[in-house]
Amino acid sequence: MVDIFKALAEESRLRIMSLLLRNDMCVCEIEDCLKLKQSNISRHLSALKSSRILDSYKQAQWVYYKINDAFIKEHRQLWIYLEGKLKELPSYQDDNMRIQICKNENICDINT
Amino acid sequence: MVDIFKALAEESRLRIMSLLLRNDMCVCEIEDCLKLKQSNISRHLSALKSSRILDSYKQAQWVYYKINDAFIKEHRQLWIYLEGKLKELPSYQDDNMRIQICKNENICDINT
DNA sequence: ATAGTATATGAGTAAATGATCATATAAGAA
DNA sequence: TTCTTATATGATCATTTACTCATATACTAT
Repeated sequence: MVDIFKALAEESRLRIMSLLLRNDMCVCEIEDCLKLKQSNISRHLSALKSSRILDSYKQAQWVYYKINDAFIKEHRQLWIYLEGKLKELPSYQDDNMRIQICKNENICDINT
Repeated sequence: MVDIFKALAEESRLRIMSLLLRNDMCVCEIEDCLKLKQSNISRHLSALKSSRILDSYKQAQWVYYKINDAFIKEHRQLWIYLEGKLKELPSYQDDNMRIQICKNENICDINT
């Protein structure tokens, strides 16, 4: 349990979580939404992944990150809490607005 | 929300939380149960208090700490999660066994 | 008042963490 | 093959955090 809380105890990581509430996203999309350095995001993602909160899969040259199903199952109440509270993050509106822009631009779309 | 997770992202603080599930306790009782230095515990308590997870009240020479009612209200799902998971901490049995011993010894009992 | 106990806090240190740059690896495109 | 793009990771630095000792403060008891 400590590991879970440690992973969640960081603002950028919570912002990442709030993006992934809606869609799976690849690293460069997250980078675009959050305006943080690629290496920085990559490390945050691997922190969330090694605590089993996130999972990833590769598609073409992109690595997509998603909420780990096992996490949702094993930490159900915490997940419900997160679903509600992540939307109250001060950065939530701004960050999530950029998802749509990013998706429209098809930056990382395997079908483009 | 980050502050709440930061406060919970530490093993000793989670052990303190698991003790307070059952009873309000004063600093020296917690000290006895967890076998940690007084100053160390005092700092952990003030971290939990300043993130509004705990509250405290004074009785005679002792300061009792308790779960903050407002925290339970405002973070209901998280609280439900904690109530369940804190009991699964590896240290839970040992730490909580000592509460009873401590209460029996009436170390800090205003009525003794 | 003085002594004793409970708690908080300043200062110092060691360890952990987050950010960044540079570089490595892996995959796709030409 | 070579070039380009996406992602991960080593090394470094700055910051934060946890722990400890010593001491201050607050309260009780005598």
